[in-house]
Amino acid sequence: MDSPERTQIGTPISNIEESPFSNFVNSLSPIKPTKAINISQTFSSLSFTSPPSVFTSPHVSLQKESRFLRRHQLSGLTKPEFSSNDGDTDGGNEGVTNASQQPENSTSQEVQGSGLSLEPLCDVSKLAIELPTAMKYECGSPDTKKDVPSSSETNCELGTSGLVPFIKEPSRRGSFGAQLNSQEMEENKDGISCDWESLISDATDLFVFDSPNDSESLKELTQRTLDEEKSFFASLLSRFPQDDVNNQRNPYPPGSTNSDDRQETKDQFNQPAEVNVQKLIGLAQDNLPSTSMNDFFTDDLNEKSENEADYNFHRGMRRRCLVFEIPGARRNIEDGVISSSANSSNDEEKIGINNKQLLPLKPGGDSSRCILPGIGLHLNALAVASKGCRVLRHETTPSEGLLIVSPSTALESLVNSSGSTSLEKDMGAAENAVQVAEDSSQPPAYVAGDESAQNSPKKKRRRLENAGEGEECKRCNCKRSKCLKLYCECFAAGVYCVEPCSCQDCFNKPIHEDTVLATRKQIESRNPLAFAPKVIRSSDSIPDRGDELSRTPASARHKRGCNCKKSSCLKKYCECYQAGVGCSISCRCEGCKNAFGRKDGSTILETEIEIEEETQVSKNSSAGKGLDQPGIQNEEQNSESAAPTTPLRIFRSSALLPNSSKGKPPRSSFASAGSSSGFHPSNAPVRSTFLRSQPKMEKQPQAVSGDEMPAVLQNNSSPGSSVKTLSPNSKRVSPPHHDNGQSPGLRSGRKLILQSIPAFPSLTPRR
DNA sequence: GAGTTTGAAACT
DNA sequence: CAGTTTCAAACTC
Repeated sequence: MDSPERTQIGTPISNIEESPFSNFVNSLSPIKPTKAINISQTFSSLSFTSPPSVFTSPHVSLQKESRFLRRHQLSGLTKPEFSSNDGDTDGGNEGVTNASQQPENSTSQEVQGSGLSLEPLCDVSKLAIELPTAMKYECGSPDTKKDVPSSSETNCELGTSGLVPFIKEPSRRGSFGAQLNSQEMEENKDGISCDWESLISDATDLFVFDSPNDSESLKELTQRTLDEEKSFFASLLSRFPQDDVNNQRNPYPPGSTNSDDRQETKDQFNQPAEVNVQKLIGLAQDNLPSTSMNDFFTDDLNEKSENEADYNFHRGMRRRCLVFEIPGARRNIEDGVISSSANSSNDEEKIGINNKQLLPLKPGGDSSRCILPGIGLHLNALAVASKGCRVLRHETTPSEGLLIVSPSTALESLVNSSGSTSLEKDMGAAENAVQVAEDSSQPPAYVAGDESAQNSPKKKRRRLENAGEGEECKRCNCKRSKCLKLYCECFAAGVYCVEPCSCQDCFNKPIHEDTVLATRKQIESRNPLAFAPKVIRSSDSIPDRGDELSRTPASARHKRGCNCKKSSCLKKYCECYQAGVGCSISCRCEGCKNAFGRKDGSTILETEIEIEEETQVSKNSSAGKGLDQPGIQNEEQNSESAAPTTPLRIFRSSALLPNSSKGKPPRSSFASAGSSSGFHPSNAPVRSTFLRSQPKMEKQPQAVSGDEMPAVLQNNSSPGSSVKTLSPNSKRVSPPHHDNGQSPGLRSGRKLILQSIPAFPSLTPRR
């Protein structure tokens, strides 16, 4: 979880620090001397911030304990400076140490994540954005969920969208009990606050709220009787246009084909919700102080609506986190409150639980549904960058350049997703995309038991393909690797194997968290970037920029580069092709004919591409696989859009391409991509860029420079230098054969390379 | 559905 | 770092 990624992150960050961007950030950084930082805020931040972040997933449960420590420290510190230290403390576990090592930037992020300096964030739009994203990520983590101050999370999100909501929340917090604590905390940094936190943590553990909203809902529940709640929700529903709700919140459109799981979730929602709520309430009452939970809720519906968006976002986070986190969360739930439903697998159980919890909060059962069933898959999809769905996201992280160094995909994904100014929207879009995919593909899968080999892998694949975009989830068919090696798509994506997988002797399950984590660490120790997104897309991810997204695809390039010899980069064997990106200098392929962009940098004209595609398609079609390209891309896009994925994958986060737009990403993207627009998303707001940048460490510097930070990169040779020598893939990065002599220097920052290299831009089909 | 091909991942 | 082996996906029949 924590460790490998963070550690990795640290190094890259250091590089970044020097960059103008880093300087800028530092200037802005909330971390500054802090001003007593709004206590209330700090409090909230403390409460919800779980530094561990997404990746930590598996350990989450463990982290809980650490949380207390963290919180205390944080509260006590109330100093922004603690950042590095905090990170350490936060890490609690291994991750902590790593976190401490992280470069300033990372620390700042973490701190932000902790929510310590909320105001500063607000001050700096960019920072605010980033922070929120970080916050979100954390929120996504089970731990964060647990944290009472969920409101703070919402705040963060809000902060991204606008300062106003953000400000409001503090008040809420105060109402929440933060008031009590906030002041006291300031005065008695540790004293009461600690108690409060402990209470919260305990309560949270029991309740395990996925989203802050959930926690809120629980709170409300505690105070309100079920009947009242019903009426309340009904009122809420009536107030909120369902459409809006669905769009934003519901990953699964009501109309969408609902998998059995979804239905289950719905059912849970509808009926069980009450029961669950009651249970929860009872627990909450017992455990939670009769705080003014209502206050959170009581806030204007408008705020709620905003929160909803946030909520959606959180959900996305959840999904991402789910992979690793889930286990912990589940445990919490099981232990604390709800006895797992008999049937569902662990994941499913969680989901169900979550849904239940969620239900009360958001009347629309949709949201709940979506989340739960999909979670694992979503994460997978997001995380998965490498393949279909996966790839897109990972790559998308054009912004990688961003601070996030951590290899963990999840973080990256998160960052990416968050990147856009309208994080919520992004999330929503992503979710939607995911949902769609799920709708098409998942239903069958989820229904099935976990690893059940219900379908032969091929069938599954075909389904996915048929579904078109649909593959959100990764499904593996591992037989010997036990799904603990990168051979396993699920594992590589940072996702647990799910039902649809037909793997054998699978250890990539929540049950084996320890094993999975240990294995991950090992792999990461070997290759920090092992779980990083394979493909980087310069711009994208943000739905807002649909235009750009469509444009950018061409710009995207495979980080590592492929090593194809026989496939001419025209088949899925080629990672680049599979990801729907052109080959780059880093590729060592022979006879590259990648329709998305050739290694030599020569971009194929649309006509050429089309021709090739057609030929391929014809071939494929003959084989019945014609869909590959489009399908893949689509899938990828979806996945990307959906979510960055799992802890690791999370990074993959935001999908660049508009989910729906997918069509044939390659071409369209190509065509649409037109000139280098993708690379230099002037359009994209800086924020978005920063946020987006999530790809993992590797990319970060590069991505930043390339996409959004181009100026910086350009200006600073440093970034390139700073850039990792290793290819993200860690694969042997032999200097590009064909490519210009640029080789070594360029490699470090691929994005830079891309920009610098005429070839890629040139790739943009049209000029 | 079985078998082959392919290239990444893992190993030496 | 290079070469080999292992692995699972992609592909073909």
